[in-house]
Amino acid sequence: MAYSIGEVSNMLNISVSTLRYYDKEGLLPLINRTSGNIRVFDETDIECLKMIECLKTTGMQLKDIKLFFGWCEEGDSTINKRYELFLEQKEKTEKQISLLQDALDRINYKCEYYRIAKERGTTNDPGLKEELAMKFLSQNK
Amino acid sequence: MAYSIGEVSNMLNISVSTLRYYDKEGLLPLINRTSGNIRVFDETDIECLKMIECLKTTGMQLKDIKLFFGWCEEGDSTINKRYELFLEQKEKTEKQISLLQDALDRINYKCEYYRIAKERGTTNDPGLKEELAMKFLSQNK
DNA sequence: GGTTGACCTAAAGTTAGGTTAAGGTTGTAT
DNA sequence: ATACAACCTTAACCTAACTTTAGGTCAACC
Repeated sequence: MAYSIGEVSNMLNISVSTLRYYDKEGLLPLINRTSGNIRVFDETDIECLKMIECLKTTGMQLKDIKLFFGWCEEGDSTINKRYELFLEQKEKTEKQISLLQDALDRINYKCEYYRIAKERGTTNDPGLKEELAMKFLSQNK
Repeated sequence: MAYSIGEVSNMLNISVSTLRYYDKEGLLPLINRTSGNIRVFDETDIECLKMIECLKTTGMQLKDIKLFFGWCEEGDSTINKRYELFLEQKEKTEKQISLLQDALDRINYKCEYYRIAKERGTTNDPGLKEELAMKFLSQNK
């Protein structure tokens, strides 16, 4: 299957200018062109873009994503590098999720705090923190 | 308790220049100064900074964090705004965690993929994807 | 009293990851 | 054959969140 840049943009929800930017930065080295110089994306390019999105979600920089695709093209001699890259990214992602979970705990506390403050019309109510302490025993603020 | 900017920097692992930048941007409106114009942080400022870190972790921009602190200073009339801000941030954070979890699933697949490819010395082994399919039944790539 | 390290400001510089603008080409429907 | 949307390139611009630089002050010890 072949897709135009506009079709890919709609399918993956990535702007056309971003797709061209990725191409310019060398993240999509395999893209074909028509005789009229127009980009033609195929399934492989779509898979690449999905991987870019995945790695970007986990906080990897474009230059490192580019490095990874470079290794893929170099072939089997880089398997170990690629393996270690994913092991490292797994660690980082687990750490990020854990940080976000901690932040979510604090936010949930604040949601309860302001829900009760809203009921009472004030944050100055002396019983507010004590009441919350009963619900969130493991937290101190 | 009173702390210097350097002490706070060490305690919270935020660089001195970043602390001054936050102050300049109006995120720490309550900070005291000595007669010699030197910043003196107290427990309240530390709590503010921890909240800034928390909200930043969840992707909130500094200008919005500043808005929130502004509401805190305005008093009880803004309780509902603050409540809704945290409800919204809770949604966003849950969505982020879910996206990261999806990315982690793909990364775990790749870890297994490259672990086996490493064992075999090639990614071209015909049985590789089939073997992985047995482990990751719910995924298609 | 002088050196040293931590503090101060204002302003300029940096980085990543794009977006926008200007000017031109392609391809397709009428 | 002409209009028009969708494509192309290069280069400049943008934003957030810092960091760096330059030049100066403060406080404590020797």
